[in-house]
Amino acid sequence: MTRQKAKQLLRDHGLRATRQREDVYLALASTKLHKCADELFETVRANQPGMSLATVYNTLEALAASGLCRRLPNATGASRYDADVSEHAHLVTADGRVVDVPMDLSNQLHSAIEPTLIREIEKRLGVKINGLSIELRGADPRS
Amino acid sequence: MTRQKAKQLLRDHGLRATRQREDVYLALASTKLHKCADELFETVRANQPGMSLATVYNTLEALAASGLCRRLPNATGASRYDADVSEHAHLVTADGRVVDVPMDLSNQLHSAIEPTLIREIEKRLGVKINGLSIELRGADPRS
DNA sequence: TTTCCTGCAAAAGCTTTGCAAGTAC
DNA sequence: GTACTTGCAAAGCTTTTGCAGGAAA
Repeated sequence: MTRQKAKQLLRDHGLRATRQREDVYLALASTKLHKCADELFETVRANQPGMSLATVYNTLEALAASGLCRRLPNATGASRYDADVSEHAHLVTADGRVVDVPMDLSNQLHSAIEPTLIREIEKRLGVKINGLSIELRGADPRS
Repeated sequence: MTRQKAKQLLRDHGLRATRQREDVYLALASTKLHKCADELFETVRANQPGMSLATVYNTLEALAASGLCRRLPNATGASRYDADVSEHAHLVTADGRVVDVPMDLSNQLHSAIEPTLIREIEKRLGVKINGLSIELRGADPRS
């Protein structure tokens, strides 16, 4: 992911392309860890000492609202963010970490859910389903 | 749900049965809304003016740890709790409410996931899967 | 040049914790 | 009687907000 590409993505999603937003998005897109706002803040601040944590939060909210990232709710502690907005399953470990389920397994999980079932749910509940998250709760064998 | 039954459940799960814990569990078990700690606090306090919010939090943590309730992580605002610990799907609306997917549909969603697939994930990731949550993200048509 | 964004600090909201008194077992 | 729980207040952590200055379009 280049800065140029990030700038383009921001604009394509209707956001102003500021250096700060590019920085946050680059930091988010360049890791597979699901970092929280504070961790992203530290990452960006290493290169841009002027960065503000409030700006990280504001940016993440803008990114999520425009569909450029997902906010993963976390039962314990701070929310975590993911630049991969495709549907994929997460594993939440006993100690609160969130890790991706490998793509092939994740795809198997998602493709097990029939679109016709989703449509039936939409009809029954009267809502448009925008997305579906599958979250596995796991206990690490050593814990 | 009677108080006697609540007392029994608490003991069966290795917890001391205090009036406060019974109150919180009764409040949680008697609603299908997924209330947050503060809402449960208000509910209990209506009858037990001495109740403390800290005790509600402590109790919910104890209940969740012992398997008597689930803590539902919430992207925006406070965590919500559910006395129904069976696997069932949730729908998160655009405005942050969490509602149950009707049981038959929820069961269809869960039964779509093959146990063999779960076992393969356990093998590949080296973890024991304790549970699986399916969360639908929905946009209410009127919003 | 207009509108939106940033940075700072302060506030707000959610949750946990220390401790003395009280309660379950 | 012992160990755990409660209630209160205070602290801790995460997130949002007000506002003046600055940058994007």
